[in-house]
Amino acid sequence: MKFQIKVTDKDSSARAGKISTTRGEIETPVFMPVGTVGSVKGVSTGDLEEKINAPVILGNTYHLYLRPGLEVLKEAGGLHRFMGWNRFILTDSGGYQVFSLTEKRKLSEQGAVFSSHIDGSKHLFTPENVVDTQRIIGSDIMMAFDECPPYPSDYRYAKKSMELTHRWLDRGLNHFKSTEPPYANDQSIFPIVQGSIYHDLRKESAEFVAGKNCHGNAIGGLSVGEPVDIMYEMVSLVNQYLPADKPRYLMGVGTPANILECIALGVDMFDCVMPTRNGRNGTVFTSEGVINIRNKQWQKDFSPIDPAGTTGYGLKYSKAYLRHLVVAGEMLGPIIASIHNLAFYLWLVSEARNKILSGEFNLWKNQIVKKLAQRL
RNA sequence: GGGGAGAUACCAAAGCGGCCAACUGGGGCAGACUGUAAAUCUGCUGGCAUAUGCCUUCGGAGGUUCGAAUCCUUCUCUCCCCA
Repeated sequence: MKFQIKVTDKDSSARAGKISTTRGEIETPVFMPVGTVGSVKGVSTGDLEEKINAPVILGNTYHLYLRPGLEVLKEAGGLHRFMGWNRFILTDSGGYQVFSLTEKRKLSEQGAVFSSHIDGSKHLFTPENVVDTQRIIGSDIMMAFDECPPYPSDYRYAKKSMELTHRWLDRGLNHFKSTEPPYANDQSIFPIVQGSIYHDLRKESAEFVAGKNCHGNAIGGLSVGEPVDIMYEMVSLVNQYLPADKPRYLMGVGTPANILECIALGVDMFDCVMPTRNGRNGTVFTSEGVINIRNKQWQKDFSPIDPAGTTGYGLKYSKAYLRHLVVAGEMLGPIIASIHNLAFYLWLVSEARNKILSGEFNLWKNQIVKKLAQRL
């Protein structure tokens, strides 16, 4: 994997770059739609390519391991072939499930034992077998196995957790180096910075991670409930220590405003369930602000979803029609909302890229962030 | 013509003397959602104040009772069965 920075913004830490592998290219900054179980919920791969123009999507090791399972994925020839997607796939390692399924797992030095949320069966995830699983999935970028500690976590817990994640990282990287990609595509692994909201831990973790000299680096454990200013502070701090010539991936973030602010802090890659999950639940992101399309005020508003034309979908359908579909419980409603929101997110990061390239990023960002945060 | 059942808030449907401004579901209105156990979850849904409160409600009218959606009388309407 190569990462090339085209332009670094003069007023901020934002960069416009390009990731290249044998798979193809990803222009950064980039937003990656989340497709946990081999499906970006409600959105076909054709729409991901044509309507959304996403170069990369996420899969989830924990969920794919449980279903369809490794045998199916192996026989299918990997997740790309299984789901009919030729562009990049990044897989999360299951570290987030250590956080979100906290009731159903037990941590030890060795790894995490999960009780399957599907049938209750027990499964051990280790830094090593999580690499193996991601090999079988065939993701272009795999994530190291980590613990995403909850917020708030006290200092002692955060330190212990971070140190465990570091030890797991060393084990995972060793295993990664001693194994080969099973399919034609290259595979990279990204380590993850932890440390909760503690400055010294974040610094220590970022330095530790930076020392591994991987192709890219991730920031985890944020947007788990902490105030947004603290999140920005942590991102800013960590980015001082993560190498500037490698892509930086902020995991799980976030709102359109979060993404622009973190681009300004030097982040290149983002993913979030927000455009799809919130879209399914009636929230629509537009260049004018955030809309709850279920609200009565849109009942007779026949203007396009996003009149600015940020997405084709945003022009094609009216607010009134989308409201009707969502309120009526028609499956097309959540589908249109998801496609539009994803297309909007992809528009947002590509516009950010254009502004970085033309030297107008900071000005543009400060103007648009205010709009995007508005509720209409 | 004979016999029976029933009328409760936007709809459906509980309640059958005080704990009822009235269970529950739907609908309606709003909110939450950040590396997806989520096409999910939460709140409100008679009026006014909006903590405790006050006022008008359970087909209409009248009555019994300290007290009625709940008991009695009567009227109106609906449904079912038999001829």
